Amino acid sequence: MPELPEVETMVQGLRPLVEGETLLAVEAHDPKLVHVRPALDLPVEVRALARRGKYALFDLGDRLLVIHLRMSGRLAWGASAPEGRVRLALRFPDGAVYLVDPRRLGTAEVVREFKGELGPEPFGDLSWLPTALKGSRMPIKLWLMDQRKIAGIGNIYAAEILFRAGIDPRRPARGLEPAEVRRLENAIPEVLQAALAEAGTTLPDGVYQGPNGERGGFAVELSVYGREGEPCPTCGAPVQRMILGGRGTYFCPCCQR
DNA sequence: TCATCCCTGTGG
DNA sequence: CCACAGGGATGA
Repeated sequence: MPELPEVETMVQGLRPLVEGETLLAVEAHDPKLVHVRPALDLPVEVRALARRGKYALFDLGDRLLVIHLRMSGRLAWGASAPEGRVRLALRFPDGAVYLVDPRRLGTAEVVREFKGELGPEPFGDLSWLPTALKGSRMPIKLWLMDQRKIAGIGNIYAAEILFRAGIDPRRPARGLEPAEVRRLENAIPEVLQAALAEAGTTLPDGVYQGPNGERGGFAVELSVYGREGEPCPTCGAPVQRMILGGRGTYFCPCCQR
């Protein structure tokens, strides 16, 4: 479910609630996550809450609690348990952070160092992009979604970025023209920042919610994702759906070449 | 570079 | 009933 803008929204919402606060207890309501509790020396102060790629990182001093929400997870703050399948509860004096995850694909680990194999964040200076693209024959959409190449982009935003850049998702990364790479360099941060400004994307199913249950407002701005058969906002041709790398892929065959 | 699997829920 | 879902690790 959550890509960079959604994870960032959750982290920003939780940060003032947990930073400098004391983590009192951890309850695992899922056998897959029972290893988290005994790996911690409680109580412990949360020194910082950060995001890297699609990971949420609780800095506990000598340890790091690393949470990845995968497809259906979210982090919610509350005085009591929220609706839904609560897998993990992090107790603080004034409330708790709940990991809610119906599909149980989300992960939580306690480590000494974060060692996810992540590429650079998709903001700031992207001048490394042309060189990086040259080395790969992967379809550009799969390249954008490969977290080792660039961190934080998932299925929704890959589709939206490529639409904005006017590039067919199947094009090999190394085959992009310089002008196309430049459009990509612009589209990546533009799309992600726009989504961030709307607090992420909540699709009509309402799975994604912010830390206090808010919906993200970016769904209405999606140009192609989830819009098979609807008119392309630029040219009016019907948006097409195909399978690429096993994932549903939306694009405008007219505007993206 | 692929299919497959991990899980559960929802919608056609 | 089957198809599909905001992700990613794994093994062929």
